[in-house]
Order: sequence, then C-alpha cells, then structure tokens
Amino acid sequence: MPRAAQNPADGRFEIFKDHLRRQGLKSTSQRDDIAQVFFGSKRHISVDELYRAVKKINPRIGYATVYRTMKLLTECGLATESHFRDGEARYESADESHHDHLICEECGRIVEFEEERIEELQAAVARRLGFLFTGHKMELYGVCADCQRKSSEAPAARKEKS
Amino acid sequence: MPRAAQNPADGRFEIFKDHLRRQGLKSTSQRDDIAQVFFGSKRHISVDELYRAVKKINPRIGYATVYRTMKLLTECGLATESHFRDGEARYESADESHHDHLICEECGRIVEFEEERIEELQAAVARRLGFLFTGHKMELYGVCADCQRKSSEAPAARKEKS
DNA sequence: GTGGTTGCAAAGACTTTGCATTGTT
DNA sequence: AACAATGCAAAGTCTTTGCAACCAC
Repeated sequence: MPRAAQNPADGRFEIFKDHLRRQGLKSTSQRDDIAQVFFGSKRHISVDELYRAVKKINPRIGYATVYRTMKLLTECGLATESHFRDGEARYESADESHHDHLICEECGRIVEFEEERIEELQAAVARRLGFLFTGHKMELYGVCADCQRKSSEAPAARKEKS
Repeated sequence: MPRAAQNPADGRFEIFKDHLRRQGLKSTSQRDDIAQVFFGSKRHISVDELYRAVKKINPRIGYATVYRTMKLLTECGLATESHFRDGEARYESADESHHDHLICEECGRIVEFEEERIEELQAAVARRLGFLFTGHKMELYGVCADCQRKSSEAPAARKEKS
C-alpha cells in the first residue's frame, strides 16, 4: 500500500466529495467542516472532541450530524473506528499504512506501531483454521517508561495481587 | 477437546467463595447460582443469556445482581470480559490457558486459538517501545470455511434492506 | 421545487446506582 | 441484630432515530 502524503491537499477531501457524489448524497457545510476538522485533528479523536472542535468554526452543528458524517467517512475508508477502553468510540484517519496501538494502563498514552510479522502470523492462524483472513483488532497494554519510573520513585503507590 | 477439567468440583466455585470470605462479602443463593451457571455455561456468554439461564433455576434474580456478580468473578480472575462487536459484554471462564478469538464476519462464529509466537512478538514490540508488557486484546476477523462455500455456491444470495 | 440533510429531543441499548426490603453471618 | 445484598426502577453513557424546518442541486 503506497503511503499517502500528509499535506492538506492530499486528496482525502476530494475522495470524500466523490463518495458523496457517487452515492447521490449532498455536500453541506456541516459535512465539509466535520471532514476537514477530522482530517486536521489529532489521531484517536472522539466524537465529543470532534463535535466541540467543529462547533468552534461552525456553530450550526449537532451531535447527530457528527455521528452521521463519521459513519460516511468510515464507509468510504477515510476513517477507522476503535473502541479502546469500552466506552466512546474514537476515530482515526485511515490515510496512513496499517498500524496498531500500545496503550499505557497508567496514563492512557497511546503509542502506534507496525509489526508485519505479527500480521503474517495472524493470517497464518486464520488460514490454518479454514478462514479467509480479513482483518484484526489488536491492542497491546502495558506500562510506559515514564510511568514505570514514577512508580519506582514512589514505591508506596503499588497495586499488586496479594 | 478433553472435557475432564470441566467437572463441578474443579475448585473454581471454592475460589469464588474464598474470595467472598476474604473480602468480608456474603454468600447468597443468587451469587452461588450465577457462579455455578456461569461455570457450566458455554463460552462467551452475555449478561442477558446468563440472566435468563439463572432465572430458570432461581427466579429470584435481577439483572443488576448478574452484573454485580460478574464483576466479582472478574475481580477474582475467574471470568474475563470481552466486547466483540461493540455492544453487550460477553464473559468467559478464565480457567483455561490463554487464547484469542477468530470471528467469522458472515455468521458470527467464534473460534479460539493459541499462538505463542504472536504473544512473543507483542511482548518484544512493547519492550522495544519502553513498555512493560501486561496484556493484549486481540481479535482476528475473517470468513469461515462454511461461509466461503456458501457464497461461492449461491453468488446471488445477497442481503437487502427491506 | 424535490428530496436529501440538519438540529433537537426523544428513544434505544447496555450498564450502573439509589433505596427500601431481604437475608447472612 | 447488624449490615451487606437484592430487586426494582431510575439514572447514566454513548449512539441512533423521528420529524419539521432547511438547503443543495
């Protein structure tokens, strides 16, 4: 999969517009603004964060429209939905190559990584079980370097199984 | 699959009772029944399924108690919670060795597997990023052999919105 | 103009919580 | 008898949906 460039005019917005046109859907200022803000936002943005961000530049926006637009963006492959710690959904732009997440259980920090060999093994497992492999959901959990240091400095704060 | 380890006296119930005692909690018929039904149930049972099953042998049961008891069972390591397709939580007995899930996107069938090499690579990735690896959440998706056959036999069979 | 779109609020799905009553220890 | 546990229903979260007003096309 060729890497898309990260500049603002990388075509994602056009892909979105094309998707709308092809489906006979209409372009609206709400859809445009949500898409643009989403493309320019930090990764793993929640619906609520996106809603607030869009509201700043376009107060004529409702929660429902954010949900509806994120669904559209997901349909045309421009966004991916994740449910990290079950609760609200978070979206990320799907313009980069595939990666997965490593999450710190202490501070919630999310680090992305790629590991082709894991994917290969996963495909092999699926094949072995007669499946046609289509994808995965994978999150690694751990304690990041910072939090490890913090707990060794303040040894009172430990939670162990007794 | 050896079902030998599944006999009623495999100690899980005692572990649960001990957990209650140690925490100064009380044993009640509801807790006992929920635990026993859970231990004897199919894997990946939902709260709703568990509630119905327990209700059959003990009508004096409420939804809230099932939720509360599953939380207890999870705390003492006897149950694990999963959120397969976001929606309701499913629990499975944590008495067996670690495994992950492969899910058919057509029929929803869930197959379990173990792959030590994937876990090793995951731990290595975490270490490389400075993390202390504590665990993962991993689900593979695909199309099972049966569903692959079905779609090639009846290529016209499409689901449509009514 | 037509028919998709929007914001709002209401409804849904799942889970948690408040409280009077019940049941264990 | 003390006090945790229960069932019920109400409240909470996050997400979807119904609908009249709106707005692209």
